[in-house]
Amino acid sequence: MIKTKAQYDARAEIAKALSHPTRLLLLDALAERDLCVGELTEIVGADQSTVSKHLAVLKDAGFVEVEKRGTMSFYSIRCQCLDQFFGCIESVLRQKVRAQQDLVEL
Amino acid sequence: MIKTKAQYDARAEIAKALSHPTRLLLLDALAERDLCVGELTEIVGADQSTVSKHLAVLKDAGFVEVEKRGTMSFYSIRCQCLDQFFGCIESVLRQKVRAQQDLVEL
DNA sequence: CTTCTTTATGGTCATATAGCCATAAATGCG
DNA sequence: CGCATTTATGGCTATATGACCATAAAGAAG
Repeated sequence: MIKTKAQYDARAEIAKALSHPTRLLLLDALAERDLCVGELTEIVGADQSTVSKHLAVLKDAGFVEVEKRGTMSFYSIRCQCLDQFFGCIESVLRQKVRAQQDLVEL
Repeated sequence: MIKTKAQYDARAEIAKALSHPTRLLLLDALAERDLCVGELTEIVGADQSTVSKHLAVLKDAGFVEVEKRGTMSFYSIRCQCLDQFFGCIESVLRQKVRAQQDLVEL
């Protein structure tokens, strides 16, 4: 079903938030437990400002939410749909591997 | 579960292919039936070369495949997982709408 | 063979993205 | 209050992306 330009823009905006390796790592880390920016920065291994900006992207898209406790910000997963998303990605990856194998096993 | 950098890179690469409104439109159009580049260009309303490049991105990611018939190229959906992906996106969008409503109905 | 049609690719330019550094803002603590 | 800690934001730069135009490549048709 064809949608309007605005609908595709909104959907692409959401998808774009999931199109960076660091942000996928952040989501995986947060899937285990809520974490603050300092802990996430440690996990990612980039500059703290870089991690903060990635978290802002995830928050704006609606994938995570933030709760301030004192001077720290704890992030947590806000959507229950990430399994669906990753399921699709994994499926495509498996299919690509199979295609590669077919090229070898001619 | 935390993965390796290469694994996140590969997954982000797949997700990136879905992060542009024109490519989402192309997938929706192809979900109805297989189409050639000319037809897709008509639907999208951009330059033919632009559409061709978007199709190449979707093909490289593994979402579509191409079959040449004469001088024309027919594209078709290659994965069965797009419903999962769009399900997640729609879910996030609905949640954002709800959050907006909450701000109004205080 | 020449010409037309269809698609893919290279060039160029404007904009977007992501990285780091420096620093502001907010809070807790002595 | 003054200082330390934690996070967010502005500035800057390098790279990536996407748009169009022009054109190459491949096949169909005369």
